[in-house]
Amino acid sequence: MDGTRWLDAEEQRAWRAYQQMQSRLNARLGRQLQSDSGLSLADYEVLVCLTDVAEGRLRPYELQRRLEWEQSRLSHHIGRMQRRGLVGREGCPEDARGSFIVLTPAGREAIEAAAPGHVEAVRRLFLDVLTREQLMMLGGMARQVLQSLQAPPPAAARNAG
Amino acid sequence: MDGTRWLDAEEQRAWRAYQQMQSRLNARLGRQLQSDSGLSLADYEVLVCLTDVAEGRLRPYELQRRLEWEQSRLSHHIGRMQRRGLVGREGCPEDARGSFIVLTPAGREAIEAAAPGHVEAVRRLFLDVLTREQLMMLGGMARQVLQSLQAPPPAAARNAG
DNA sequence: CCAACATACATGATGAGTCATGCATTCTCC
DNA sequence: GGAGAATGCATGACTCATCATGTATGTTGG
Repeated sequence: MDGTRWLDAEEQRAWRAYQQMQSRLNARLGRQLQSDSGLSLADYEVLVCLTDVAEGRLRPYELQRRLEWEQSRLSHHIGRMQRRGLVGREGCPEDARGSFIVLTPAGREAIEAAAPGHVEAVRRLFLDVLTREQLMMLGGMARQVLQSLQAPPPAAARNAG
Repeated sequence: MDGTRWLDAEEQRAWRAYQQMQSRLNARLGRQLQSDSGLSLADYEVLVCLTDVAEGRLRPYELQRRLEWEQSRLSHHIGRMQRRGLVGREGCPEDARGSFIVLTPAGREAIEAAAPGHVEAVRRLFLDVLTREQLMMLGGMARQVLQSLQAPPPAAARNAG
C-alpha cells in the first residue's frame, strides 16, 4: 500500500518555490493593503465585487459565487465589514429569506483610496518581474489547475455512484 | 498623482487565474490534510522542518528562518502543537534565553502517516496537471518573484539612506 | 562594572476562517 | 394544501495569524 510516488528533486524544487512565492507574495500584498488603507485582501475582494455591479449591491449567494468563499465565511466577514461601515444590508422583497449587501459611500471611498496602491504593488512585486510571455503561460497553467480542481470536487461524494 | 497603470485585460485575466488557483489549491490541500490526518498545512511544514534535521530538534529562531514565519506566529503555533503532543521543548544549555523544539514520537508518527496522502494530493491536484516543462517554468518564475521580493524588504527602511 | 542596547522567546488582545448547527422561508409533490 | 425537503442566511465555538508588548538573558562601550 505504500506505492507513494514521492517528489523527485526537480518537482520538490519547483513546488517549494511556488509555495514560498505565493505565501510571501500574499503576505506582502496583504500588509501593503492593510497598512496603507486599513483593508484586508478579503475586504478588498468583497469591495471589488460590489463595485463591479452598477447597483453596488449583491445578494450574499451571488457574492459567494463570485468570491468562491464558504457561505459562513462570507456571512461573518460581511458582518465585520458592516460594523466598520463599509457595507450595509437591505432586505430582499422578492425572497423574505434573502437580503442584499450594499456598498456604502464609505466603502466606495475606501476601495477607491486603496486601489491605486494595491495595483501598483501587484505590478511591482509580481507583474513587472515576469515577461508578458511568462505571465500568459502562468495564466494558462493556473486555468489548467483550476479546471482539474473543479472536476472532482470532494472526491468522495461519488461513493454511491 | 493618479498615473496608476491599471491592469490590462490580459494581465487581469492571468492575475485573477493565478489568485484563484493558489487560494483554491491551498484550501483543498489544507482540507485533505486536516481531514485525513488531523494536521494543518502549518503543522505539516513544522514537522517537515524537524524531520529534515537528523537530531529532530531545532532552535526556534532556526525554525523561523526555514519557515519564514513571524516569530510570534511560530511561538503560538509551537505552543499549540506542544499541547497536542506533536513537539516538545527543551532548554538550551549554551544560551539560557534559548530553547529547542523537539520532535516527539507522536509528531513523527503523525507526519509519517500524513505524508503519503499529502504528497499524493499535491501530485494529483497540481503536479500531474502540468507538464514537466510547465513545472520547470513555473519554478523559474517563482524564484524570480521571490528574488525581487527579497531585494527591497520593507520598502520604507531606506528613508534614512 | 554597569548602563544601554540587542537577542531569544512568550503572551494577551483582536480580527479572521471553519465547522457544526440553527432557523426561517420557499419549493415540491402527492 | 400540507408534510418534508431544500434554500438562504446567521451564529457560536474553536483554531489561527498578527500586532503590540513584556521579560529574561546576552553583549558592548565607557
